[in-house]
Amino acid sequence: MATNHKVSIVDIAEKAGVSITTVSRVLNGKGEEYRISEKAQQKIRETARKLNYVPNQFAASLKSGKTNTIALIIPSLSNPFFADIASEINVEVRNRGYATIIGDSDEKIDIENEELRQMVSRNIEGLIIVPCTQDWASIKKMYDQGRPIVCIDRYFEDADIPYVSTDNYEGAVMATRHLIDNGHKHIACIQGVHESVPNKLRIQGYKDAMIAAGLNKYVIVGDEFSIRNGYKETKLLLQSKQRPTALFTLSNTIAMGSMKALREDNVSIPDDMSLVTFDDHPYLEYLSTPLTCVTQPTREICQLAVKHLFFMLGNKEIKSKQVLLRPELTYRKSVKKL
Amino acid sequence: MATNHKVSIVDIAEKAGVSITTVSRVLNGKGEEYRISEKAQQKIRETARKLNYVPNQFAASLKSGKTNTIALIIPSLSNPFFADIASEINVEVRNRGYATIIGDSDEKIDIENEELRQMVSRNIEGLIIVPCTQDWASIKKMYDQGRPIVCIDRYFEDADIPYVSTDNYEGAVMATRHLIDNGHKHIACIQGVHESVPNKLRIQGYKDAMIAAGLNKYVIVGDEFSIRNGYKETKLLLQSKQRPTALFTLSNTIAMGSMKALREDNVSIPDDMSLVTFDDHPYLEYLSTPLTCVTQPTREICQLAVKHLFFMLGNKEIKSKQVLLRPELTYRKSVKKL
DNA sequence: ACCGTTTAAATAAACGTTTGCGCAATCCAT
DNA sequence: ATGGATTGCGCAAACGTTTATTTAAACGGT
Repeated sequence: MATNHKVSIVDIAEKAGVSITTVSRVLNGKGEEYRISEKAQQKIRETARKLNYVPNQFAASLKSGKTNTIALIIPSLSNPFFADIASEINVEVRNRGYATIIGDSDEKIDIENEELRQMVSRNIEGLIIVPCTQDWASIKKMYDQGRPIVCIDRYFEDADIPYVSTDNYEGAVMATRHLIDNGHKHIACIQGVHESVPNKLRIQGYKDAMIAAGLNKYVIVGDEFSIRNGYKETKLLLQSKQRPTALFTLSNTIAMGSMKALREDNVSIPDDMSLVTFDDHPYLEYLSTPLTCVTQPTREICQLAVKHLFFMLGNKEIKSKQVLLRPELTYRKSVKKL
Repeated sequence: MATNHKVSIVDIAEKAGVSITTVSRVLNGKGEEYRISEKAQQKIRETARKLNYVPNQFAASLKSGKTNTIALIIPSLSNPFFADIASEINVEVRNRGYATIIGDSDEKIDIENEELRQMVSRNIEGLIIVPCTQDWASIKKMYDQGRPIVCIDRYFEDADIPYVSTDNYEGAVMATRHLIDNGHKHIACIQGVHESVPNKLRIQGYKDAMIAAGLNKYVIVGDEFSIRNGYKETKLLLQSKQRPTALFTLSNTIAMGSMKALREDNVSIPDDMSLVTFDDHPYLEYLSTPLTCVTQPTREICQLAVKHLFFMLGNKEIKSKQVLLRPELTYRKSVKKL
């Protein structure tokens, strides 16, 4: 039924009785610019449609260097926080006539690097990335070669690569202070990946807020942004001699693990234990106890990141922009007044 | 610092003092096959590394036709159910040495078609898709042209395109029967997109189970797999003269909307209203009332879909395979015994 | 010494576009 | 009638690979 030979502009040129040059120009909307007659344009477009022509991006990009494609690399699509980001970025990019190709590094630097190579070999014009470690060698190299890059969420403090993220320090201070204001003195913090900048800043914010309140018995545990980590550390904390009255978890995955542990040990939120977490999520509102959380301006972050990326794409001059957006504290029901 | 000229195999050939043919062969691991001396191989690989060579996929694919890329198109990345699917597919495909490029149709057929064109013009070798409507013209055309395609989750009953999905009918029967077994007689069903096959089958299962139990006052409302739809329809149901004692929602997004409406009206689950939903999610376990749900074997679906796709990729013969996997009922606390 | 084989590598033609030039035909003003 | 401008379009060379075909050298057997 359908002809199996892939139709190219050569075929169109033949059928329409013009040169491939003319076909190329018309199909790229440069008909007017090169003063191709209306009649010829009509004919070309029509035969293209008839033959069911689909341009070969590869050939086009090979010649022109333009791919109209940017890449997005995130640590884990199955994490709703990142899935949301992917979704947002995708529409922003599409609105600008570009396509996004998404890579999932699975929190592994090897895979991240492999994805990076893949992207380069696909001639992507720009990159938005949530780097999975602090190992920025490959990324920096790409950036220095003039490829536009924007980090979001996680970033590098000393690499001079543009980023858009949340003011994590401020968020942590807000959360901790909220707990303190409600009379809590023993507040434990369960953290994620140590070397990640957001994690470090959140920890710093937590510490500073504690110290400012004269509370220098702060407790910091954990090492992964995962459910498992939240679960394990909470179990441990519950067994410690000085059991905290409040938990500050540094991601919603960690919070989920915590909740699981608390439930298993019949510790109810907020009566027996208060809980504040970083990252909002639609579900948080419907939990047995709706969780008070630090809400990141995800949408704004994505929009700004894409905006910066396209700015760089335009002016080949790259000026490194580094932006932190202010988070909000979303008050729900997981904090008890002591 | 870094040279800005993109290095190609030509550069490598020059530096290494061999022809580009030889470079190409060595870098493609065909050194042995073409009996390139060990010495030459070493030298080529080394200069490639030194020059920081990244192959140009476009040029390679242009010539060879091989892209080692498959496409995944889903209706919405921000829906955790699909994000999970994307994540699973991604690793399965990567394990086979291929890359996935993901498209988000945003539940709009126009965008879906546009993505489809994009994918074709990127010479993808195969496609896994969760089609967003029953309008299968474009997909069927691609399939008939010999491009391997597998539908997952949603599919077409009469288009002879391979699919892997859940036995939605059976799942709905299980859920409905569970409610009936617990003494419920007034069970309302809130559905999603009418024309989607899974939706139709779920509705059919619900009806059949009701009728089999002699309950022919079934109620079916709603028209979208969305939070908003769940919310709106639940509000309406609560005001109806014959208020149901149980709700069967056909997706977890719908369930979330329902829960919001129920909470606002102080209707507690399961005391005042029982609820069973399609689709599991890690969070469901931690809700104020953990939701009983129909759990789809997502992981198996993805694995099987990828397996079929690569089977087709291998034998150019495509035999349409259509598979339904059995779901499970996950019992939690949202159903009250009447 | 000669010739068929094997070994090791190069030549050159694609792949489907884009694009810098170039050129014939028509037009308009003088 | 002439010639410069304009109009409408084609030629052919890239782009960075892959790969079928050739070539050249070395080898081994008689």
